[in-house]
Amino acid sequence: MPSRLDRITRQRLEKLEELRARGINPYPPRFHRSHTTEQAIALLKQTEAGLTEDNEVSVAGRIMAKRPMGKVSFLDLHDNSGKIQLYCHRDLLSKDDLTLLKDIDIGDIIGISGKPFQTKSGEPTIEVKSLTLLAKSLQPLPEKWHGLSDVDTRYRQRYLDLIANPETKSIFQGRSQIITAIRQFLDQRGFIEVETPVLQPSAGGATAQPFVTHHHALDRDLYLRIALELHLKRLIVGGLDKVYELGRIFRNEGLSTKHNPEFTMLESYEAYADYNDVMNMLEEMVYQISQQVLGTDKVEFGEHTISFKPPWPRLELRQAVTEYSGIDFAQYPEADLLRAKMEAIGLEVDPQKNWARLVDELLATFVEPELIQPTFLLDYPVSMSPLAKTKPGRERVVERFEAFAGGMEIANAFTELNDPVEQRKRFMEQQKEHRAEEDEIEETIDEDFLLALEYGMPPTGGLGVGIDRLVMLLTGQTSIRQVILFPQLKEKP
RNA sequence: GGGCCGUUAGCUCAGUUGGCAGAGCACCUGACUUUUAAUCAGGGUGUCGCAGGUUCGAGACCUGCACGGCCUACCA
Repeated sequence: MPSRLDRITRQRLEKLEELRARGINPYPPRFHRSHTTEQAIALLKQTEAGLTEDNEVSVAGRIMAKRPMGKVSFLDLHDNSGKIQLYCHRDLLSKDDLTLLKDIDIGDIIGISGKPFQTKSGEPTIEVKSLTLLAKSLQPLPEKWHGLSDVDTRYRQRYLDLIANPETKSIFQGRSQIITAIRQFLDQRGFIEVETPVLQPSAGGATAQPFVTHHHALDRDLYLRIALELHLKRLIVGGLDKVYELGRIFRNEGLSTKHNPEFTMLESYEAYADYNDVMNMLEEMVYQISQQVLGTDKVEFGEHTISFKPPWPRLELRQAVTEYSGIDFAQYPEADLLRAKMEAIGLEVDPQKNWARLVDELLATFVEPELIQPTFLLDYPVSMSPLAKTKPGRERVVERFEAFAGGMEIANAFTELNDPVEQRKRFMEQQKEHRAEEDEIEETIDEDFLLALEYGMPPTGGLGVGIDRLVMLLTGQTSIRQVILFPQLKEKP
């Protein structure tokens, strides 16, 4: 028994053969359009204002609705710029075009030429003089006024989501504008954009599980990068004083509404800057982007309104954790002590976690969800931050900040550690701790990075921004999958 | 990984106490010269996510699995 879909598709395939039999190519190589639908409407307004006379246009796009009325047919044609109504009158079309019109289905891509006018009800319309089939559609489109709402299908067949839901299109247009605005902001400040390897012999610059792959010719395992950091700092050593990379990074960890295994990170490094300079730059950058892309510094996010207007509140991490969790981690300087205190207030704590990860858990559990308005938390324990420089006079604290908004971490930055001996020590401590935790992937120390530091890296301020999360905030989306065109999904059986 | 919820036509969704598988859109046939969620008349296309079980009888009840959503865990 054929399914309904098979039947519709079969009917359209038959139509396709009929078209070919009449000498019509259902997939012609080109069509030259003179106007987008938006431009055609603008032209119509000019004509009506008496500013121009000759107003024949040709437009092209997808047919999204068909309203046949005997001698007359109305069609809605959508293109990237918008939509316009087509008016097809039997007496104005050739015999061939009339036959073709009958064969046009919703979903087909066509090109037409004709004259724009306004109907009685004021709808911008083109009186069609000729039409051309540009691509026959063999599949029925999602329903016209509920759109496509099945989340699974929206992600798996994103093109249908884009056709059926205008909101989806505007999210990704927004994403593109945000990334353009970031580039403009950094370029104007004298940064240069660089590209560094995705395939690396060891994945460093963050603590996360990497993806492993294998290079056949070299017969060696390589890792997909988990951060951009170590290569960009090599470039600071090399004298590229202001660099940034907007790049995809990969972390072999769980999926959630805030996590996709591959995501886009902005990292920037500026020689002779420190984390205070970076803080100023970040709040100015996000503010300018929101002004440029949204025309405002305020966005609706879930049930909150977030304002990006600088300056953002700056709060010491210790103070914030104490305030929100009631635990002053500085009073519990050993993992066992802190774990006991956390268990005492009813937290379930993984006994594998070291002290730094326990502090991180306090931060994630009590503080992060509360930070709706943009906020900087500063001065992290050194054991949480192996790549950051210690704060003068405070051995256990580094010059590091994380920026939060909408209850999510959106940026991480520090005054970069440039002492090669100290850096080696920190790497080795980290390695020891991870061995104690029996991590699956053995951490290898990036010797080449340490060698680079030994040649001398100037004092530097570094920044990492999760672009997908920034896009979530600026477009008001609460799931990361809504801002990634093709998010990672399990395979459908 | 754990908990809760969901999966019925191409799409959006109903489906009562376990008793013939439904609607709208889309599609097909016809009418209609400014419609716009066009309207009117007619047509019905399904592995009820998958596999078992209970029952005279399962879309519905039970078990397992798959996929998705939300929460949670890891993380950015």
